[in-house]
Amino acid sequence: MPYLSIRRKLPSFRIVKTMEENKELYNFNEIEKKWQNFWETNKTFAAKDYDKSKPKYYVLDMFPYPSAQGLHVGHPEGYTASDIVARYKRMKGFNVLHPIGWDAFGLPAEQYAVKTGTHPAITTQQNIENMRRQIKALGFSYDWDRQVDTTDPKYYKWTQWIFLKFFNSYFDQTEQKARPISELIKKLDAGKLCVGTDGQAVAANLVPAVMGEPVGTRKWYELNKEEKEEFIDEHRLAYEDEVPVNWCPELGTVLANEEVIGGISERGGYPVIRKPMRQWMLRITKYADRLQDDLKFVDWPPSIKKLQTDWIGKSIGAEVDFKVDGFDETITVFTTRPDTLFGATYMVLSPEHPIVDEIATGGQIKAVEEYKKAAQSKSDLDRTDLAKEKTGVFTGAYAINPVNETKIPIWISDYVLISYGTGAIMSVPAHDDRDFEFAKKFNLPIIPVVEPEDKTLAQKVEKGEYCFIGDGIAINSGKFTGLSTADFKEQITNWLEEKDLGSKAVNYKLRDWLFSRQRYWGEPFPLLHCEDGSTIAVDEKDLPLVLPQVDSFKPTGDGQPPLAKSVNWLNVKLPDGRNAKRETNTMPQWAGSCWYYLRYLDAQNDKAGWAKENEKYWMPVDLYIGGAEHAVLHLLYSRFWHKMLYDLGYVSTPEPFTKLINQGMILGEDGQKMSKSRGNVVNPDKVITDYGADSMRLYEMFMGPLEAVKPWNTQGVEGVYRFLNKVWRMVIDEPNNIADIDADEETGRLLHQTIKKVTQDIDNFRFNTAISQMMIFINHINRLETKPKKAIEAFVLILSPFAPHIAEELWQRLGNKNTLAHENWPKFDENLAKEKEIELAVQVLGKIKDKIIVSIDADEEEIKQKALASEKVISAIAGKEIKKIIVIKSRLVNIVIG
RNA sequence: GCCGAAGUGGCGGAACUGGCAGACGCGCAGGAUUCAAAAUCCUGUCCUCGCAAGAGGGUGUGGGUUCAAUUCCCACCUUCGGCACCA
Repeated sequence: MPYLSIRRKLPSFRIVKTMEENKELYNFNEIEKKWQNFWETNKTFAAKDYDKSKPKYYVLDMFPYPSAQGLHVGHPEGYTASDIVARYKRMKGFNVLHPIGWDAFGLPAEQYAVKTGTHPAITTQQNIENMRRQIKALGFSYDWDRQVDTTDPKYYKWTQWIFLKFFNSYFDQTEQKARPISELIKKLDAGKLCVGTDGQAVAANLVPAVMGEPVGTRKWYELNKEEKEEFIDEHRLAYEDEVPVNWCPELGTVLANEEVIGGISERGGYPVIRKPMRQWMLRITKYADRLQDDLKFVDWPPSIKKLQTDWIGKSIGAEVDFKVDGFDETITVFTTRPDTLFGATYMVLSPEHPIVDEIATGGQIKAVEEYKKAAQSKSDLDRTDLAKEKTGVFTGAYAINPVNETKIPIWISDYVLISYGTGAIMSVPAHDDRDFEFAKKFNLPIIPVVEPEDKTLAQKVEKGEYCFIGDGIAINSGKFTGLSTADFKEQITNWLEEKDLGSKAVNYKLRDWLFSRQRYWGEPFPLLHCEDGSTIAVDEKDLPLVLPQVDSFKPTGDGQPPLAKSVNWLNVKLPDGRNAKRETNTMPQWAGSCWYYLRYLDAQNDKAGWAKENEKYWMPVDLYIGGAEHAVLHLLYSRFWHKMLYDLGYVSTPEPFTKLINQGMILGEDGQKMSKSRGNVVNPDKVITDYGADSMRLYEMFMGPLEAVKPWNTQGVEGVYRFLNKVWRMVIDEPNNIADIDADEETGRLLHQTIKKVTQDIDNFRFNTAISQMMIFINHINRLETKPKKAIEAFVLILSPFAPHIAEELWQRLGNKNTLAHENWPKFDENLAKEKEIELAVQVLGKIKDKIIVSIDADEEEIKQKALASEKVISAIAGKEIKKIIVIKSRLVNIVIG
């Protein structure tokens, strides 16, 4: 039994061995806490306002809504990317502003309050605390002193202040920008402007004796007090209007068009109906052109620009007047295809068009009434649902086509929207899909007026079998026949203007922004409704107007907001003794997020929302990272607010966000969207507990391109965790193997290649390939007997933006006293990064036959000789004639034979 | 229906401006270490045929341009995202 005795000895030997090695494990938990505390106590990442010694860099994250569920693995993705850039830029010598805050108003906290009676402020604070803990656990380099919370009165004081800027401004058409309303009044008082027939301000004729005033205009002094007030109110950028709104009974509030998806509320998924209500609106439509045009100044993904462009939906065309046969009435239609006027065979009005009742005749009156009623009771959902089949009724009346005096029937149908254009269209079934469908269903005539280039297509169009919506050559169009679509459009528009039958016109899909909500948990409007019906602003010095305590957070169900029940708060005695009531609506959640990036510039300022010097120093935001779900809503609204503030001189740049990147969604391990119901939600807390924040950060960046949608895979986290362990062991387990020696040639080259690739990859937001390069470097260096210290230090520095905790720890263990957060980013030497010898593929007719090794500066002739000397190549050529040899230096050789 | 993005091994993905497809990681297989396991290390891993050397095929499908195509062009299919009668 000699074996036994040997075995008995083994354990004691192993214990000795383990003690000798004294391995220190990678204790991420301890290290991460240590450095997070260090950064916090030392305020390592505090941004210095107007530090002129360094260039500034403002890197912004879309701030989160503090939900009860806490952080989601999707959040850290964008936050890690921006943090890498922030840390990298600091090491590159920039003064970096990298802030975070809380978009804390919103429905979930309020819904919870309605259910449980807990004040939303309490839940909100709890959620913020929890999420702040989670975010801090990831080691992001935020300047925590600049944290903002949109529900803090110290913050929303300024949201209200900005609202008053909207309320006290108008849009000057000539200058195309916002001006204080006081300037408008001044001009009216001075007689430079007068009141036009449409209620708009028009330039007064300075020489009335010669020209006479335009018909219907009135002088300012001719208006009484009420008329003046009404006129002013109609010019404010924030105004009240009775509008059909998206009323969601379940949520007890109205929603913006953008918040309703297919007749269902975006939040909660409840049905939404149309209902006319008194609402506060913001005149975003005045900015439509600038919001569109200024997109050319920003470096955003083209797809996001396109979404905004589509949302704004600018279309250029003409308004054309059609006389109604037998009535002293004209119906104006908007069309983008005035060149198809000769093909207009009928006209369609929206059921809500004001002229419908007047012109409906005889036997058709009843049908029209019934149709109108049906359309009214249809919800948006029904309207879209039934959209597959067109409906409509004939009014009994006829219009006269102004270009050829033809009588065409007037119909009504709900496929024509009252809210767009003039609420009436001319129908050209031969060249518009919707009109074609309608004409087929109701057997209306189809006259082709545009001939497509394609001959077979042209024949089909001729027979009325095919609807052609493209450009072509005009046919059946009187004296315009033969013109191209573009020429026709121009000539007919001029012709219409000459004959006073129409004019060039521009329309937008964009509607004014419905800005009020019948909810409790939002910013109160700083407005007072006086007994005489006028509305006045709360004085700026009395801001913030703080939300009152209420007994119940329930909406009343008839549209009366919860604030209406807070009697003490509601009723106000004005200094002049009059009684007034406060506005009881609150602002939508977007309000706070429209300008938070400005508050970060000067978060503690209680004299102003931000100091002008701070704004001039930090703005614009250099890099903005967030989800693509905000492509139109938040980004369009912020741009709008920013432009208004720009017009009034409060900010110095026309656009707030220079560069925008959207991180892609992270799916569950099953490749599906993460959701509680699917049970595939990954909790960041658990990942941090199991593998550490550095692994979490590294994994999220390693998964794939930042912008891509990609599934989570916990085993993938394990992979990057192993990588960090290798890095750890390189420095900690084998400290004796690190020495102050020069790197060998290959190691040096790989180091410089790695620095180069990581640097360029961060610059291009390609974090996944940067990480794989660092893995290649570590795999190499771990094979070395003795490791050059300088190379290891450089590596730790380039690793630090990705995995900052372990990097700080290793940096310290390597004998450095200070944090590496402000160390210089390692530089690479292009020459040292270059390979000396390279392997070239040798192809014969595009197929690889052999590989040759040549020096980097071998000339073409040398490469050719070497390639032709290869035995495999010789046998592949097999005596055939060589037609051509293509040499791509540093790539390959291709021999063409024939 | 329209618009946009994308389709590459078992999986996530890589490939500069048309120039060796599959880097890096996961998984899997085999081996070393271990009494055993974990951890770690080494080797292999696109597919087919072959013991092997090697041969052929291969980036959603079908065509085209080119000495050379994941990359450019045309048509189609699929998936994801957005819009949804905006005249």
